[in-house]
Amino acid sequence: MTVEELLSKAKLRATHQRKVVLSLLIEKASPLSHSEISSMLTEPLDKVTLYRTLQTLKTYGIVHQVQGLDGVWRFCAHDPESKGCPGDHPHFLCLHCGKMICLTGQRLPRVEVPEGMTVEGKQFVVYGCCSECGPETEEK
Amino acid sequence: MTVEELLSKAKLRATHQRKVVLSLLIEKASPLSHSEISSMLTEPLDKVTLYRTLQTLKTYGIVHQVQGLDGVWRFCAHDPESKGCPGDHPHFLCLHCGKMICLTGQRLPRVEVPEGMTVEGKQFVVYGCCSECGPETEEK
DNA sequence: AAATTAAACGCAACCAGCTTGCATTTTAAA
DNA sequence: TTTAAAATGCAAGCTGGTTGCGTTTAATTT
Repeated sequence: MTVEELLSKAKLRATHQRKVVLSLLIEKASPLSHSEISSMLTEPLDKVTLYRTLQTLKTYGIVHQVQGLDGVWRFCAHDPESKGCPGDHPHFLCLHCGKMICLTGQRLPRVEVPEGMTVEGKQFVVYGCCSECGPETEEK
Repeated sequence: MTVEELLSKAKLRATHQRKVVLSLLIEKASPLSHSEISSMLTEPLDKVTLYRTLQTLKTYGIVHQVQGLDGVWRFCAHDPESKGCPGDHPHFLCLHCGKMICLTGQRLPRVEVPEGMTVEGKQFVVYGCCSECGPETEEK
């Protein structure tokens, strides 16, 4: 499905900025932060627009978001054809290079909460050192 | 175990500020953010000192930390006698009042990561609406 | 194709969380 | 009591993220 189709299917205007951002997210296929996206774009994009664009894409279910241990949100486009809750998998965060990877294929476990509490969502971040950084580069 | 014993056991100086902060964390027994701690203290405490105090307590295994969906870290003292990985349980975050609760009694599941990656830790946040806020107060 | 209008964009300003550097104070041991 | 290391507190600064508002743009209507 093209970027234009994805946007029109969500009844969103296919603006230039949205197409650029969404294309990048689909191409990279791993959760990217605002700053990572900004630095990857060839043309400058206002940061407020980027925040709002990602927020919109999330609201319409085109991307899902997770945050790293740095508290920074990362956004990832997901296959609109695949069923199940978008982003319903653990995410791995490399503490050294900051890269995040979707651990698709594993579902988030069910959690029991005390009486009266309602669960709207969950987020599972596994952190450590990725294969590129390697355990030997680990400082401290 | 008293606050003084906890600190001396970790070979940490039992300063006034540390005793005050740690006492509060033990008393409240639920994960508190910097701002929550600040507002609960009767005497003013420099924010940098508070950050460093919590960091130190974490490093020495006296408290564990989790972050909410706001990216804000919350700190919780845990029973030093209990065995197992400190903080090795899911945390519930109320999106309405911001309160966080340790879901002790449930262990974090094992996660498979691709070859070459090493896991140093994990964090599981379940969010929704707590019993005090109630589903009916849910806005939006 | 031109006009229209609601949606989206971009700019300035702002806020919260968190960190760094450094001088001052305090703790605990000599 | 002295002393040296450790901890505190202050100023300043950084990043991520938000709000308000005037301008531009996309998509629809004429």
